[in-house]
Amino acid sequence: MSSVPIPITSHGLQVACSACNLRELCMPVGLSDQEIERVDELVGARRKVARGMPLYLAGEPFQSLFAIRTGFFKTEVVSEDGREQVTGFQMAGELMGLDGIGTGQHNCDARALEDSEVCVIPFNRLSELSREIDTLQHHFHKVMSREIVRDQSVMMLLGTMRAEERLAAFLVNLSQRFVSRGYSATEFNLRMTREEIGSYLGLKLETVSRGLSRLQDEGLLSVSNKNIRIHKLDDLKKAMSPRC
Amino acid sequence: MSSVPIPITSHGLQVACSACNLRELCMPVGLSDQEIERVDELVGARRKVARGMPLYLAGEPFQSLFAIRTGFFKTEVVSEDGREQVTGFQMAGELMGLDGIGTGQHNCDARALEDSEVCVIPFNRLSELSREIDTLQHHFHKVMSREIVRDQSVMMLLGTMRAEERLAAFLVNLSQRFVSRGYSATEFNLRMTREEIGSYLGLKLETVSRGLSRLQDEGLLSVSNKNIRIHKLDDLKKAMSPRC
DNA sequence: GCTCATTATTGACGTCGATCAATGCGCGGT
DNA sequence: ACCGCGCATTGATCGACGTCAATAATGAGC
Repeated sequence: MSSVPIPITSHGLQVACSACNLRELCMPVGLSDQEIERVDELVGARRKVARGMPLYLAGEPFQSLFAIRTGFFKTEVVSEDGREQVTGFQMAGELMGLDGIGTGQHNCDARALEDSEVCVIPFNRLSELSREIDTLQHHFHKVMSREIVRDQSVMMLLGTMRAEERLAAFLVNLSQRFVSRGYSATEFNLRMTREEIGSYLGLKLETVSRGLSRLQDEGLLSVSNKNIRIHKLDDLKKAMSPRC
Repeated sequence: MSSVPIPITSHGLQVACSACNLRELCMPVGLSDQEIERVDELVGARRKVARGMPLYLAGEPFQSLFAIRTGFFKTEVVSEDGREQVTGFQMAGELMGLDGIGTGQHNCDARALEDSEVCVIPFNRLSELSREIDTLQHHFHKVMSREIVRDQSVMMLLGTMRAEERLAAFLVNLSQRFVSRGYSATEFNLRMTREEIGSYLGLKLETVSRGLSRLQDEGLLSVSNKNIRIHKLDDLKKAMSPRC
């Protein structure tokens, strides 16, 4: 397989939104059959992105949103003076690209952390359709709003939490998102490096490593490289709060 | 005047959106006269909020967005364990409440830092109207997207910058926003306390105070309590980057 | 105009996380 | 299957920011 991301045009073999098992995650519920058909047409293409490759880069013209079908991504902002900040990790069913609407250009890099596949959602078609289907419009507004709320909770994390608290919060968040996708809450593989975790949490990679070792020493979990086994999820949640 | 925020119903004396001097800031350009008339009807009421009083509180049902006509606000998230994080400072022409759309409840407190007045924009009416006027729809999407981008740049600040860099970035940002409202870029009054600045920047109030003193010692600006006079705006911008 | 609580400044000291460094290991790629 | 580099772990030291504390200045409210 080529390592260059190539747009794949729609073909019969692909799963339509109406039959997609991620439907509850990225599409509104309560659409009529007729409306669902129109949403099916909205998703024009699929696109595979190999591990390490960008889905889009900051500065590229914004045209589409992307819904993750399979795989795992990170989004990353690079400032003028070269500082890098991972702004999020995205998994199946989540939407990427919302930050490009405002300026017409993508504001961050989106890069696959494992071989992935996304649905391409042309934004102007989404706009048109959401003018006609108010359930879709409202759903889209909710998704954007939730992204704002998510960002605010990251601000809270970065602004007020200690290193170990940030790590606990990060792992609990991952755990919950895996659960809602039908995976184990207590065992999963990290797709990102310690450095990427550190960038997201405002820490250096050594601090991330030390923090994980510490949580292991405390018996809350086991770490073996990228594999995480949470033994005491409740205590891990408590570790998000001060002095525990 | 009562110190309790009371909804004020619309009356003839009020400035319509079509005649509002903040129009370029909160409304789309390029509407037809007819469309502008309909937008005028969208803003049902004005509301005065006295200094220190909440415009809304986290947990309250979300029904409307608010556009600031005059005054100054802060938004603040309080976590379950009692931690407080100022997520932003808002001034005239800026929109508040977007974070409430996702859950139907406000996600943060919005509090006036000085006596203020806002336009109340019922969200369901905005939704309806934006289904009919696509310029309005697109403008609204842009505003939400820009909020996401703004939050991401705060994440960058909190995740990668040193105390003095954060302060410089904060002041430069304020400066730019004052300029675009026709005020001086180099002299303005802070409406918030050192503690509120600290909460926003992920610092303690003493560190904020020390940082301001340091920028003053370096000759970049003068501080006298809430009054800021920037002497070397260019150098202040440079102070946002490392090793300067 | 006065008063007092709030806000701001500054100093001394402690601590958490960054930095520098060395070693080991795992896994992706051929 | 093997190779080699990227990734992870751990230790020692340093420094930036937090904490604690004392004082000063401001301005909001009476």
